[in-house]
Amino acid sequence: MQHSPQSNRTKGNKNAVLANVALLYYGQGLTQIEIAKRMQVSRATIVNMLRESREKGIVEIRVDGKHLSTSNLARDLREKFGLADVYVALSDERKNRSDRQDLLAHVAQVGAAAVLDIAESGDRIGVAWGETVLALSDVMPKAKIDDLEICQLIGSMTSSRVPASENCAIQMANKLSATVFTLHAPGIVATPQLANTFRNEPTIKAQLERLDAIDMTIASIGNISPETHLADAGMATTSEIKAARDAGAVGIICCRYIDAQGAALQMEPDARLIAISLASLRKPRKRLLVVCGIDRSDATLAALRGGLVSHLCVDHDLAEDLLSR
Amino acid sequence: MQHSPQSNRTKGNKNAVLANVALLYYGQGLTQIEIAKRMQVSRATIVNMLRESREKGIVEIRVDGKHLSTSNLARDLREKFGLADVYVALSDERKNRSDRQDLLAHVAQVGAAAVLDIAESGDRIGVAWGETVLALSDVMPKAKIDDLEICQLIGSMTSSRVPASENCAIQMANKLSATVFTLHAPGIVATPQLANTFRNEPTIKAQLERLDAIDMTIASIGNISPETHLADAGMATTSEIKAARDAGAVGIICCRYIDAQGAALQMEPDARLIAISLASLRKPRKRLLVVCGIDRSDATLAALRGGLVSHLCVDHDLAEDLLSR
DNA sequence: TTTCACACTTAACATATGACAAAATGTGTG
DNA sequence: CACACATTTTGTCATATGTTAAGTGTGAAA
Repeated sequence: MQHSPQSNRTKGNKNAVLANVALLYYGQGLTQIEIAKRMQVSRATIVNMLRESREKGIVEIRVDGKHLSTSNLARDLREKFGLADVYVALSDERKNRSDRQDLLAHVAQVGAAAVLDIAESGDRIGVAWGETVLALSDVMPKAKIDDLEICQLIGSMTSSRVPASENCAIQMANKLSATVFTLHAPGIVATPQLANTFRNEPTIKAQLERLDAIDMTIASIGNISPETHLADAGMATTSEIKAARDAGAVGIICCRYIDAQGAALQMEPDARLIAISLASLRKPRKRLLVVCGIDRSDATLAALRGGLVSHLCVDHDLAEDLLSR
Repeated sequence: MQHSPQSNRTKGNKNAVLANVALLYYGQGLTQIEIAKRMQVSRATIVNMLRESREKGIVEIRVDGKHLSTSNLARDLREKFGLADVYVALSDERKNRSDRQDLLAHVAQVGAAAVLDIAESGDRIGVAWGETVLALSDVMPKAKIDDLEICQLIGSMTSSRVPASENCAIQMANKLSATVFTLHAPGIVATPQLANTFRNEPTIKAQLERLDAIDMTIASIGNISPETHLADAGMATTSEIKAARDAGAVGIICCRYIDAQGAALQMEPDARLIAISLASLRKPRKRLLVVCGIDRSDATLAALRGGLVSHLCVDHDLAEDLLSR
């Protein structure tokens, strides 16, 4: 659409005013009434400006992630599993715990803070897919870390819960002003032969090779249960999931089944996936796993045993459960 | 003081809890009452926790500086003076403008946001001294920019308004997690000979040489008037100041007098200073000048003419005045 | 043991905030 | 000019917030 010079002008000014109002409110601690008087507008306008500033990301409220890894629970987990760092979401002291959505939202927040704490300038970061990772990238604040590269770890997929998997990597890249490398391929294809064809396609091949030299990964892990949304995604049929469980699968990470020791399970649809391999997933120096819910305990434990994790982000209950194992 | 292991434990937990509460409040948008219920504490405790989080810097509210340079005023100034970027504090539309303290606070906020916008990973930043720079470093949010070096541009001084000049550089370094290089010398000494002795002292000499290779400077500029606090600082007597003005000085930057063209004025106490030279002050690629108050117009204009500025941060009124010159 | 310091709780209050609806004010278009 | 459209103002309201004061419990020190 076309803007008149006039409209560009006022638009340019507008953000500047928003930023100034935000500084007066959040920085100086003036009240909305004081700011309204200064700016000669109504308080309602100030309210709207502040909301707009937050929505546009002109103001950003951030929590320093390093404090999230200082709880006893975090320390104990770090020691028990030899992890580099553990971030625990301490949300709920009540008997009747909050529902999964609340928990997920909070763990995602903690995870986002953890990412900011872990990521360093120049890192190449691989981002997986899933409702947890999407929630995390949703709440990731805008931040400026120089020379970041974001790579998509798994080809495209959709499920009922997560509309677009590429969104995870893309959104993360946007938030971090990073270069993004997407996998221009489906996550799962009809036959192993077709998968090979895809993998050898030059641009996809280049992307997959890039995944062998990443500094950090961001992933979650799923359960092997019929309710998993993996079925919705077309990743597996209910019977395939059952077969996987019978074969010893206790978790699924980056679409790869793992057994209780965190070892790869070569079974359907492994050969039909266009995604990072489990072996490559163990390589990066910083491997962040974000998990929420005590029912993911077995799966998480497997990932820990399998060397798939260096940095862990979990909720309080799951943390306690892992400690008791 | 000694803490028992117990107290260390709870202390370690405390920051973690604070961070979690902050995430729930600022991140998730829960009300204090909801959080209080979750955490099984009173709302008053949540209020206190949130305040403590802010005070400790566990939560940080930041304004994206790039929006501050998008106003028409900023654009016009940028074009008129060929500057890389101009940040304008648009505070007050009223007839009776706010007092100098309000203005200074706001310009300092804008300046801090500007610094975060301008500074890049790996930069060596020189920090001057003055009430403006101190106010700026006071409100600078905690930020993590990799491999930053902060260098003190002027030796130690004190004035009634600015208790400790080193604080500027040190505080800035703390906020930015940077390595700090202070000048272990007075800013002004009794005789030129003594100044030379100091300048040739190995550690001081090394520091001064370091100042010849900096990427960015942060400074303000002062007026030549008897009320200036430079007199208080022992930098000059009232008569010396008058002499400087008679000699054509219109401003003072990093303790160096400049004339209307921004050229150096070789006069007392120039030879007795232990501080960066005007010539070196022109070298860095990014030279941020933060000024507040329409009465600084002449001085600011001189600095602009003298090539001492690449990035400017001023208040609205000063901006308009500069444009009309 | 008492005493003290400290952190938390409860309760109450004044104020700030966010949300809303209706009226007013511009602004550009046909 | 009239019109639609967007933005702002005004006024009102329920709610959220910050602050204070007084009471409670706990642990550490004397």
